[in-house]
Amino acid sequence: MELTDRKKQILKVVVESYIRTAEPVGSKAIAAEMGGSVSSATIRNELADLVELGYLEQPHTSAGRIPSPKGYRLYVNELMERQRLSLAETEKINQSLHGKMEELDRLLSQAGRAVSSFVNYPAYVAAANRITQTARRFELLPVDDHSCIAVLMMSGSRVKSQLLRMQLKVDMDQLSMLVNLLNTHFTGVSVDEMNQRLMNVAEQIPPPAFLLLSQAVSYAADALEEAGRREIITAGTNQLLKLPEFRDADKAHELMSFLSDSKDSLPLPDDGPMKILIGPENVTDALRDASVVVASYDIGDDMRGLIGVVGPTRMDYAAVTARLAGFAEGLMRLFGKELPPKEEHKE
Amino acid sequence: MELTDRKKQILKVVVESYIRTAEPVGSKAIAAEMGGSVSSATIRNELADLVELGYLEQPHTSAGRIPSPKGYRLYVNELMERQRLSLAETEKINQSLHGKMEELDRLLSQAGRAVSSFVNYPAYVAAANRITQTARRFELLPVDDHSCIAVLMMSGSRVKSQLLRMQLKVDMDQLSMLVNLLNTHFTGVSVDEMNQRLMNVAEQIPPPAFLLLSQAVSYAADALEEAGRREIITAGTNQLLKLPEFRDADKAHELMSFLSDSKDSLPLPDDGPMKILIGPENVTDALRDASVVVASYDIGDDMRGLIGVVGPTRMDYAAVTARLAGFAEGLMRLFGKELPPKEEHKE
DNA sequence: TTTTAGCACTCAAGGAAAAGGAGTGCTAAT
DNA sequence: ATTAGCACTCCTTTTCCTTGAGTGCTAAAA
Repeated sequence: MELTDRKKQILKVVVESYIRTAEPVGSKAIAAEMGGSVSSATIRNELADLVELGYLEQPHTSAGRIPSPKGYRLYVNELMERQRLSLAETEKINQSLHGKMEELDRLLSQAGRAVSSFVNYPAYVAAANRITQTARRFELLPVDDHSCIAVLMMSGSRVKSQLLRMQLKVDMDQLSMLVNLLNTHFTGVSVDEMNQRLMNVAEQIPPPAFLLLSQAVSYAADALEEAGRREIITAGTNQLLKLPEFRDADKAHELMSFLSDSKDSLPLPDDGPMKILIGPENVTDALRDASVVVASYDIGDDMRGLIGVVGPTRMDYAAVTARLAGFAEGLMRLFGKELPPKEEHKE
Repeated sequence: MELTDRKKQILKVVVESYIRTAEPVGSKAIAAEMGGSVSSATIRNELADLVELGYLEQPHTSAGRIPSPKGYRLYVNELMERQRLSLAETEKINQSLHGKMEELDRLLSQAGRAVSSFVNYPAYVAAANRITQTARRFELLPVDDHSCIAVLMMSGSRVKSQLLRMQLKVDMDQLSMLVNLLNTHFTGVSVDEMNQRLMNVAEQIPPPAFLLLSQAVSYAADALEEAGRREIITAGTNQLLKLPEFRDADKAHELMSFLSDSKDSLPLPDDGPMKILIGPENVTDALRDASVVVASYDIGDDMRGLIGVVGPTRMDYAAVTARLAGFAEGLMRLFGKELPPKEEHKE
């Protein structure tokens, strides 16, 4: 049997109506939607074919049709009209990203909330490095006799600092010696290598200074590891409760717990800029009845972030993909501004 | 009519049974619970009195009784036996706080998650300053010709840093001059005063340096303001869905949205170390059918945090208060360790 | 005066049966 | 190939009934 153009058109109507109403779609409604050019009986024949071809399903004999995952797949691949965001909405997206971006973490969680509120589904966001982070530069600033601030600059213009307590007094000379040591021997290398080198210099340094050194190194190791870890932030999980398919508290609870606890297994985009996973295409059990749309955005310094949306299989793919693309673009512009195209002179 | 001891005892049984089962409690069950010393008929008489006194309510004529807010109030004030945590549990609480405390934010969100999972209700956490934050010390570290790192140390041992981009080259001499200026004129004063002083020195400094100075000051102002703001973190909102009173998606949605959006109006503890708000005692509409238990913990440097739990009116007050107290104590010990009792020498 | 047994009464919850209705599949006509 | 017509299916909603836990009251017992 052929998948004629009319069949595709009917499929499109079914998908879009079901996305809107969450109710099975009947032949009469389809006929009306298509402008009365054909009768409902004709539609019925076509519908039977579409079921046989596997694009539609029938909850029960006397109900309308709903799209199967295969139907959604065809929809997003061929039938869906790519929405263009209005200028006003693009503007709003960028505004929502602009409020005080301060730290990366805060920016991301804000982005997550913004996405979620734009698309009315839960969203998740992460930034991750493709290469292992290394320290780029150290600094130790004396505060008083018993404490100093360690400043660590990592690749990707990320800076972190922390107060270190010292049991024993360390004088200025020793301090600048340590900074020198840190910058010559502990930059640009892996965490393992750092610990290795720490062992090597153990005997050549007076104990009070060594204690401080090892504090600084272990702080750096922690910070680097944390920066390299892919921390995923979720937002707007409660949006689920507005959807009829999650009015059942158990279903909602399952997915929401998954989103707030084991978010590690959320899909990542692999190749292209955007990835859509429909229902059973998800490997994770909790997502088998859900769909995920995830976009990636490149930011300088070998870092790549991701931003995704989770919803029911009948999610509004056209709207979500358009907005997600808008956000990814906005984030890239934002980071692009922070890291101008010309590369660092040094190094 | 008198509130006899027996009436109180009955009230206690009703509250505790209802907390356990979420079902109205009948006279027969109460009689059984009380060891058969009195008959169900006697209990029925007493129950009628308790209803008249306003401590109990009847969902409908032929149902058992449930506690009214007034009943819960009497329970938490007089009847509730203060639970003592087992050593094992105290240990677990402290362990849950000990994993890499890194930054304050991260610690708090971890504490929130931990509390929530201990008590099986949603939790919220915040740290806030009672006095306005001021800058304690500045540092500017050159990175290359076009950027430097600004390090800001605030009261409360909080340190923040950020990379600043410079349009124009600023040499080392100017940089150390700026650091000096910042530390002499912009420490220990309010944000407003800082902006004021920035204006005052505008003409005495060469433009490229002034640009950097104003960047640094505005960064400090942002950081201080953010540190002073009371940011509230919620965790475990999905716990709600396990409770029978929130199986209705609309109810759950209302409270969950409130918890994730407008958390500003969550109750704060005012005087004592712990505060309990039962049902209509809450002013916020979304909390009228819920109860809140909130504890505060003091941390050094005029800062005080709060940690709270939100649940149904039939929440397990005894369990929650005990665990909340455990967490508050754990947090105080944690911060107490970071800030030793002896005060700073300088300043 | 307090407690208890006994009993009629109430009312929500649960279930079966009936009514209603949206939608289908098939047939025969166009 | 399309369409009107119609019987049929089966979910949904409504209605009605039953069930049973629990009450309130009364009258007897302690």
